[in-house]
Amino acid sequence: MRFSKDHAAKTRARILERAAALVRRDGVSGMSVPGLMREAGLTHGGFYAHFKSKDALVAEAVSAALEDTTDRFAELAESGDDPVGAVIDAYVSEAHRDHPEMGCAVAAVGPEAARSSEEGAAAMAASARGMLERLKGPMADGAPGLSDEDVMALVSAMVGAIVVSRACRADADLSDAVLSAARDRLKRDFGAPRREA
Amino acid sequence: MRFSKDHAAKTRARILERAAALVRRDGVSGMSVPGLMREAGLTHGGFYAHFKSKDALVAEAVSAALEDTTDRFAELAESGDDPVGAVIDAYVSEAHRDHPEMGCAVAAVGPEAARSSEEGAAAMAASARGMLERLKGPMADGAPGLSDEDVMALVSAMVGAIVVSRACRADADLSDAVLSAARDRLKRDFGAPRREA
DNA sequence: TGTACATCAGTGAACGCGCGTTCACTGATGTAC
DNA sequence: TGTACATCAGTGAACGCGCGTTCACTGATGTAC
Repeated sequence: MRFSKDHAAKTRARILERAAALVRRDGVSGMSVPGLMREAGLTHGGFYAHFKSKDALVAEAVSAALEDTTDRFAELAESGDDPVGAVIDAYVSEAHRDHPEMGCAVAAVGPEAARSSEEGAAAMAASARGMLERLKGPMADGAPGLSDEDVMALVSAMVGAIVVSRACRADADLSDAVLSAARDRLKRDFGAPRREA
Repeated sequence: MRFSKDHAAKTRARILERAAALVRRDGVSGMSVPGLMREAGLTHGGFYAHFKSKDALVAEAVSAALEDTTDRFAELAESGDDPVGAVIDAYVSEAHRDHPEMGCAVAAVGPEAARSSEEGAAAMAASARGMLERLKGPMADGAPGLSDEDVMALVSAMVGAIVVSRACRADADLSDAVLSAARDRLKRDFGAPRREA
């Protein structure tokens, strides 16, 4: 079956989109090529018409996932008058903790991707840099005095809050407590001063 | 071959010790039973004389690793007069980033352990709670005013610094920058005020 | 416009591999008499 | 004290399984004449 001009591109995009969700939900080793292709409504053999290898797909999926996350948070930072608070509320949230498949790839597969393939590690690093670069501007605009270093410290602290709250998810009370403690403290330390001046 | 009374216990401890290192270095899926037993100087068949399953071993190894880390940091917090600063310097360090096999298991396998087996997730949660409970006291002693919530926020921020710095390790400059930015900022926000009062 | 052919996304059987786990066996030591 | 036996940590072949990857094939569509 040969299809219309953009059919191949659409299929590839569909596989990549499913992969970006699956890799965050199940991890790098938890996502199999046959399982992914089944979710995309195809058989496993066709995979290699679109991607060189599973490693290459993982690298692309992680990049795509992180780009998506970056876009969402950059938009959030650009929209309101308290970009830092808005980003903290959205990132350090129960919803984010409970839906890794739509969340930040660094928190979901950072450790695993860093030690998997070289291409996976490279993609992760490049995307992380892209995210930090992209967030600097909008966040500093809404919170004058916020340096590049501050943004790195804030982002890594937010990532940690999700990682730790997921790590102790079997202990729901603790998981919730970690999340709200981190959220409160980050808003206090990084947030715009309450408008009363 | 039957051995002296405590031989079995010693072998079990040796396997567990190697597993605690391997699981942090290679991840849950990256550590195989045959590989582990080879590292322990045994053949793979003997594994099941000591552990019920790989999942059970992983749960025990993660617990052992986290208990070890907790001990090290609790000691550190109890020894000096700036426990918070000492803990931050030791945890948010290049040495920690570069040696996951001896480091914190939450940063190394938190996401993966949380989604692996139920016993792995439970062990991780219990150990994380143990770590937080154990650190509260000594840290609050050296830094009056540090609440339980502050300790949770600090610990999760430290975990995030290691996770992010490892995630972008392919970009050495960025990795170093994240680490030092997080370290500086955490010491500023959580550290004991410089002695000048 | 109608026909022959080339294309190539997708199929599904097959590959070699390493995994977690089981099991019949070994043999040095501890124990019973 | 000396001998027969039970114990059980450790061995290594074997199991079924799912993985990543390859490959000969299919067949609807685009293209050439």
